[in-house]
Amino acid sequence: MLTNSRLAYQSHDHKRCVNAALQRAQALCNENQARLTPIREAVLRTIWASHRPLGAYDIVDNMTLNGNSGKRIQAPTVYRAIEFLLEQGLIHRIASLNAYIGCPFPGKNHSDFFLICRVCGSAAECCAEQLSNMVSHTAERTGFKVEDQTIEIVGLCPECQQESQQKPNQ
Amino acid sequence: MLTNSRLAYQSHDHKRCVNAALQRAQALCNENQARLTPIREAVLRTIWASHRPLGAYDIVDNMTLNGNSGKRIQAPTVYRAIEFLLEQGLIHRIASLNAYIGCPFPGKNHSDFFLICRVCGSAAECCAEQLSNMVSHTAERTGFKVEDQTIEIVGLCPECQQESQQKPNQ
DNA sequence: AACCATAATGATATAGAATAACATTATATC
DNA sequence: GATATAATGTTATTCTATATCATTATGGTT
Repeated sequence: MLTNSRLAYQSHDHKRCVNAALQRAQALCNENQARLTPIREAVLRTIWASHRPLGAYDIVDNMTLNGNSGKRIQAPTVYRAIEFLLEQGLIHRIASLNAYIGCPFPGKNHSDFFLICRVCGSAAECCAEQLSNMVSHTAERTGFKVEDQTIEIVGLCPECQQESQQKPNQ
Repeated sequence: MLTNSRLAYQSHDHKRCVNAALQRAQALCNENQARLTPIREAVLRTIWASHRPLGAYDIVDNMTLNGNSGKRIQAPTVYRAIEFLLEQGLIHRIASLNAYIGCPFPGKNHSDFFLICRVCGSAAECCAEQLSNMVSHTAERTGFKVEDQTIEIVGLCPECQQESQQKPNQ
């Protein structure tokens, strides 16, 4: 099973993650003759910089604060970049959160699922072909033709399980 | 596998479905000492009357048109009823559509998935324990503790597959 | 280099989904 | 019947997403 769950939960040098992701993105866009413009790259960087899914307006806020000399970026601009990044498979939308997160293994054709921690808000992406095959197979037993899967799982990540055991009354 | 997929796609005497659902709802609420008030019942009936998921404001519109002597029901009222019906397990929320649909087998403790037709908009509910077990098991292999599953599958229902074969150029 | 079609962004307004806050009315229990 | 609690009415607001049209940038062609 392909997953970024360890990285999602445990502290690490996240800047390297982000830079690696941006390099992969650049490479992929070159392959596909798609233009990773400064704005699109900035949106992707902002999404990656957070270890949890960001709403579109969170992205607006973060970009206004960090970059761009105080000049406020508008919602449509961000949504356009999001649309592009979704098309390129560089980010995913988490429907149950109205939020967006970077894809740790773009390019590969994957139907994946997300483990969303109710406490810390982290979202790990997992790619279990066996599981998505079973989903498709189960659906198709009713005669349904599967085109897209949304699988979002809410619960407790390993870290937050430990914490809730250490301080049970909080 | 427990599913209402046949009913979801094929034409049938839907009024009987609705009435049966409302009776089950009434029985369940009695059991749980929950109050299925007229408004809540009307919202449930409105949701059931549609064979496809309804947005909250669709419910508002339908209720204003059909019932209540033209007196417009307000959004918060509907959302409160929705909240109640979700708590009682009488309806489900489809996150990817921001819409609500009646549960065909309430009371039973089920983690289920939805087959949403991209063309006709129908949504069938399926309850495959084998599948949800596999989802949980797969998630827990990463140390994640599952509490809730959202599985929404988009594609073509059997009826719409047939139609698209009969008129391929449309 | 100048031109042009197309793509991307800026700017403003608005649609759509959901909730906050407070007033009022209904219900159940004593 | 009085009272606490639950449910609903009312108004405003927040959050998410898109429509529309003007402007600017980009890449290919001559």
